[in-house]
Amino acid sequence: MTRMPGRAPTVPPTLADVAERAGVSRQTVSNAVNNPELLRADTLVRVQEAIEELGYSPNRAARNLRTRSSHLIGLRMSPVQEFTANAAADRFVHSLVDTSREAGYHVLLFSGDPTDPESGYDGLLRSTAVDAFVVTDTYLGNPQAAWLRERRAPFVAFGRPWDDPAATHPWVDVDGAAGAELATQHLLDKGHTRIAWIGWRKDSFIGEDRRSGWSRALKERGLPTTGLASRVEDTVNSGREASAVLLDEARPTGFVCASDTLAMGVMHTLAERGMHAGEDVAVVGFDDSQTAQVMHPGLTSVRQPLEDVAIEVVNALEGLLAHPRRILPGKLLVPTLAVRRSS
Amino acid sequence: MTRMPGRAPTVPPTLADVAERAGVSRQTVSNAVNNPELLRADTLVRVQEAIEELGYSPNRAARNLRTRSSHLIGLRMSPVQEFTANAAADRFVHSLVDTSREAGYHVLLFSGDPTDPESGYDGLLRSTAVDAFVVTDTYLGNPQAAWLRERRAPFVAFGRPWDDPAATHPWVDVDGAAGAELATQHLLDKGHTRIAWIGWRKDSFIGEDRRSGWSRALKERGLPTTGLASRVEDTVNSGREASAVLLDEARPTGFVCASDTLAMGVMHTLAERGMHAGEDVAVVGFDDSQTAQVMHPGLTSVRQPLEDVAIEVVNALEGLLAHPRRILPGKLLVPTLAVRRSS
DNA sequence: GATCCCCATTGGAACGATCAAGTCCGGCGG
DNA sequence: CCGCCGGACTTGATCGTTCCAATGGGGATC
Repeated sequence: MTRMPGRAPTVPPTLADVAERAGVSRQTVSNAVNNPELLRADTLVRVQEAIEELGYSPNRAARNLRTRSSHLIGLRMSPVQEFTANAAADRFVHSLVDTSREAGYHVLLFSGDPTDPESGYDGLLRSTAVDAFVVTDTYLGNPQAAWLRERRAPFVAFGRPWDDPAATHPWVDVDGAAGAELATQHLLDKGHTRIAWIGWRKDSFIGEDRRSGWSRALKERGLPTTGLASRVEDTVNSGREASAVLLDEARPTGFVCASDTLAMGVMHTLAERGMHAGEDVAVVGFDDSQTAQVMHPGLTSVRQPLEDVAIEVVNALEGLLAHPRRILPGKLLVPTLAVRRSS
Repeated sequence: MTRMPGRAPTVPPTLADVAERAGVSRQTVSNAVNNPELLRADTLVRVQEAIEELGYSPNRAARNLRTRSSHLIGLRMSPVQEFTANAAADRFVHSLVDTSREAGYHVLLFSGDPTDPESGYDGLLRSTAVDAFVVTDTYLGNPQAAWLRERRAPFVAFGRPWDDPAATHPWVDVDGAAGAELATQHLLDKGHTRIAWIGWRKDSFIGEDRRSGWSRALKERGLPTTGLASRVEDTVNSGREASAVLLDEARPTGFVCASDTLAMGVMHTLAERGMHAGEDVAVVGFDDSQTAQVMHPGLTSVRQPLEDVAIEVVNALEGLLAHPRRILPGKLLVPTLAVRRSS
């Protein structure tokens, strides 16, 4: 198996090359890389020197072929980029990549029709291109999660299985109710008593979850909620219109919103009426988007602990791949509040 | 090579399984997948049916091993997320993933120290984990590009080789000067004659490029630029301070900024002085971030054609991998202006 | 001194695809 | 009738790693 002397310098060295140089067998080099504790100390040193000198790194393809795993995690990029999801998604992906790296995994991005047998989940899995998936958009009873669950595909969801609380796949989520309660509490502490809610359509599980935090906080203090809530689409304009109506009809002094997008709509309304956020009316958003951070005068917002979510996701992933049968419990994390001048 | 009858249902079928079922050899199945034109029509149909029935997809690892290519493109996530880069990066990554998919490639994300021999560029390349890289942050004479160039690693840069115009690697970039000129022209058309520039430090190649577009537009009409330009850090606060000084000392009626971040700073100043963007003073940003789109009253901004950049990058990548020796020319794309109410 | 055991190390055989040569066969020109 | 050609398909080797079973040598045990 010795190399021809005149081989092109671009061909990377193999296990056999290292073995020859170190005067050991291939398998010993393999062990030096994967199970160093099996080698005698001096042999290990010798092999490591040979590896260093030749600049060897194990060929991924060959390793993947033999071990039937790719050490890649598939992440689907959601096709539509909602404004709110955007900043959050980016922060999450970053954290996921970092955490995965520490666990010895890389992240593979893909897009397109998720059920396409060629390029979708199924194709990637059957061709052993990825070991597992991370599923992120679980907005309303995510069909992808159900599909993966059915095929017993290894995956971890960022988001609860709203449509099927008995689902046994691992998931990680952020407690939206706790976040909204935190936001509402914050306004209560500032002395507000009439606090409005602007959220999403009733069929949004996440929206209703967050809303429940708002109403819980108010009811705990015996404060009214009726007439103070509005359910609309997740657009700036919807937020603008909803807040205008609420201001006219219910005269709230504070707004808690299901997203920064909606909160931006409230800001528009205030600006149009010559009112000042943080002085005349308090506003709190959700997701702590970049916009919340840079806008004037700064938007208070519920911040999801995405770094921790990524850590838990990778944890679950490792558990899942190590013990495919074991059923892992879901994990719920608590968000924090980034307070700025809008409140 | 026939499978044992009682094999676990989780083991995916192989070429040999398909071959047996279709009554042909492995190689013929391989050809059916990769070079269908080599088969007789009826054989092709027979093989395709077998593939369909067994739900076969080629094992990526085996293919990668044999062909010495992974059909993966490495993309490094820049560790610091500047605000401006954020939205743009996200949009670019999306486009890149979509375009790559059409070309038969997937995108592999990685992070960490780029020169780490384990997990950095070198490691990924030597282990044949990726076929090539896309390098994005070329802000000031990117050391990564130089490093890759040196090692003759296949890569395409999004961003010109500012530090070495004679560099021969393929690159794609957006003409920042043209963008700033477009923005300035737009304000000139609106009747403004005193138009200020807020940009980055002088050692930023990109910043100086954009600035040159502003000054070119003004000089063409014989309008003054002296005293109307400011060079600061890329933060909201710097933009706020710079615009305050400029307003006091030079009395401009319009601002063109090197980034949306700086433009946000201008908006803050205007708000603090009770002035209204788009009425009292016009403001134009750069990058068309999400914030520019949702803020009140909407920020006019130069929009980079990132979808086209991704297409050109993938084009270059394909050319590069098909003909490693050929030197591909750089490609410069022209941005557009997203006009909103701030101007 | 023979036996047993354990540890470090070895060599052959996969993993599942593609590459590079074959082989087979019908047709066609001389 | 022979030889040659080219299309359609097959066969063996190979990519570089890890799995598996086996080997040899050096104590410790009896």
